[in-house]
Amino acid sequence: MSEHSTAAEPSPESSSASPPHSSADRTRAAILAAARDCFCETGYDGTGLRAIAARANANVALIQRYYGSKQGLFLAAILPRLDIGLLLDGPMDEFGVRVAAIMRMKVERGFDPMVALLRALATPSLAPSLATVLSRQVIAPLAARLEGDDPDLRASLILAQLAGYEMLLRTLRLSEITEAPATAREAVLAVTLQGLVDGHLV
Amino acid sequence: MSEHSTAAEPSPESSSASPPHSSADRTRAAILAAARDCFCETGYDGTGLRAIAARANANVALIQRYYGSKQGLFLAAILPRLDIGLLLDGPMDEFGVRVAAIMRMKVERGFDPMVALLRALATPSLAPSLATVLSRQVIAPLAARLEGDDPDLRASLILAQLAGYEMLLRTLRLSEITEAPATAREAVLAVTLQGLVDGHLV
DNA sequence: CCAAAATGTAAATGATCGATTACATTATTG
DNA sequence: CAATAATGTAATCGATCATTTACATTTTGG
Repeated sequence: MSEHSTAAEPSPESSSASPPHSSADRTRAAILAAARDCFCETGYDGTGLRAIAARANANVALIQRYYGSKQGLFLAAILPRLDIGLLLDGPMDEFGVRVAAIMRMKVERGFDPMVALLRALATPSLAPSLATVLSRQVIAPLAARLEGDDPDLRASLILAQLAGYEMLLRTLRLSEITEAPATAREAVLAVTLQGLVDGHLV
Repeated sequence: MSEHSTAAEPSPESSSASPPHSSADRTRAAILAAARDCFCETGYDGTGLRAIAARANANVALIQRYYGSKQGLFLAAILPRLDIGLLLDGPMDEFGVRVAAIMRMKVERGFDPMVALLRALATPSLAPSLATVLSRQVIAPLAARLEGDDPDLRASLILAQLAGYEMLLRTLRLSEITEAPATAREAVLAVTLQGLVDGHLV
């Protein structure tokens, strides 16, 4: 008993079906959802465990018990739901319009793990964990679909474009972006991303 | 005398010539230089006033007296030295190679206000100040040099590309970027930026 | 030369945060 | 129905931070 013993992670990470039954499973899910929303809205550093607990109608100590640390909660809330495959599902000459449309939809119906992740790239304390995950789950699959030279570098720059766009749109709230019509925003983002895919290498 | 009275800003913002004479001017300059380096190396939130004071061989209270607040120090250290004109000085069909070369040089010889600014775009507390400054000093001049539709939006996306690149390179330290040869990094960044300038609008 | 301002230093304040501890309540089960 | 674990709550700790206050030292000007 000297250890905090059991608890922690019995739930089989409900793939999608079974609604959680036990009270603990429900609060665990509520914490995860609240964490996703908070991290997406206010970033990693700007989100306190108290804010997450309040939104989840839970308690700070419960978060610590279930997820060990703030960083553990972030990784548990974001990583299993990245769905990078959706961005690559289709011909690459439609990558720009596809990704731009996905990014718009993600925000329209509640916040999304991808947006939360893009905002978290600016947090130094998360860098070691996120760098390896991004390399394997984002950069590598994207680079595999790129033709031309330096696919890894160009895939990284595509990610940089998306991350910078979200940063300027949500953190900085640059008026040139926020006050533009949503259709123009989506169109220009689509053309820009497609240009990065097509390459223009010498 | 009830107010903290005088002091503060007598120095005529030494354009470049006169080496500062009074002891206060020397410590003011040392604080500014230390702040530039610290903010560039560890970002705005990651830099404490104690660290800046230590590097400047000064004291925390002196920073507050001379610059009012941490945010005031950041703006005083970064804004007057942005030098966006350098990026636009030349034909726009060489924008990519020119900016990529400038960014490399800036880092080679000590850190630069531009790099510190790009990193600070992720800091919410600085957003109001930085958004207006960026609109006037970066987005607007750049957009004026862009041909085609939506110049403001495209200029914002060019800034987003640069900011995301610096974020992935310095904060996240993404291996696909850090481990690439410097020449390849510079070349791909140049081509990418030039593609954003050229537009590819439908 | 000496008051008075300028400059520099040290210590404390108040707030926030992640994490921990100790305790209360509820559910499970033998 | 107890007894035991699971779950939830409240209070606290220790650290860090920007900022302020109070005080000491140096420089300056009359």
